[in-house]
Amino acid sequence: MTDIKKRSDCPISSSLDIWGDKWSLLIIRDLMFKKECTYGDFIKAEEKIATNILASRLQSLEENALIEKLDHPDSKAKVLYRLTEKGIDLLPVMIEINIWANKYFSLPEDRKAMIKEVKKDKKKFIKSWIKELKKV
Amino acid sequence: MTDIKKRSDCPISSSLDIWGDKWSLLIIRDLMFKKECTYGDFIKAEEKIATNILASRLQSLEENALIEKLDHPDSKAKVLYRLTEKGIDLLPVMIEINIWANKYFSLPEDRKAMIKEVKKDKKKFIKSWIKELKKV
DNA sequence: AAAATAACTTGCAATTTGCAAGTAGTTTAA
DNA sequence: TTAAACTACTTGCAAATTGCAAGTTATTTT
Repeated sequence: MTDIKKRSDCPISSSLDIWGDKWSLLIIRDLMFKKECTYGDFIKAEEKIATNILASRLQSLEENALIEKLDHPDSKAKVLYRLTEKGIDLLPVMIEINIWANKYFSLPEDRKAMIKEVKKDKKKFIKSWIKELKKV
Repeated sequence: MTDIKKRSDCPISSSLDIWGDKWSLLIIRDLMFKKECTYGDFIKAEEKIATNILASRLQSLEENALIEKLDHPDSKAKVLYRLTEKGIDLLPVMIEINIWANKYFSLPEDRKAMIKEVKKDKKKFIKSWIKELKKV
């Protein structure tokens, strides 16, 4: 199902082999911003991922230990997805992409505001966000 | 030829729409490390990109102004590719990916050494590297 | 107990990737 | 000075991936 073909030992290449497809980083983004998502939450996202692609990406991200499944406290029919530490550690990457995009695209206001915050004290921002994501 | 379909206004999504495929970031990596590359240099890279894919990615990266073509000083048969400022600005993203990968993969020694350097003073490292890349 | 939700699966078409074999202009070696 | 080699591509086709629409199964709600 999922391919663990490493193209080389280069860290960029190895990383892309895991989350360098068209959708994985958007799934991770959702989890960074919302902390926990159900399958339906991902489906609702603006980019309109197809259900089969979502299922396959969730599986591969789980296999690669970037995300984990949790029982939903309210319902057996629902599943909660969450970032693992390995996934949370992608926050600095995510932030740098935001900063880059902020320079070359026009962003939604809430993101602009976030980047402004980041720029005040990047380390502090990351630290407190990670803390938030790790809260049970 | 190249698709400029923006899936949404999200900065992560917009960024991925430009360089979020399997190969673009590896091309950018080569240019970050070697400053200038010919078509043949890219072909020589460890990951073995197919010639047609390389041509199409180079074209789309150029269309999106991340890279530019230059005449080769020694030969009319050769072409030099180089990062634009927009491309160079991806250095922080590249570095954070390296740092992430350093935690979760085993890297080649030269990259490990680089990351060690980065960690001493990230801002300084980035600044001096950018300066190097911008040198004519 | 029937209808609606939630999380997927399945089948197939469209797009993208990958391979192998060109091609056209340029440079090198005999 | 000309043929072989090099450089940067292009082309054609097969294989893999993505995307769409329509299921399916297990809850949960009405």
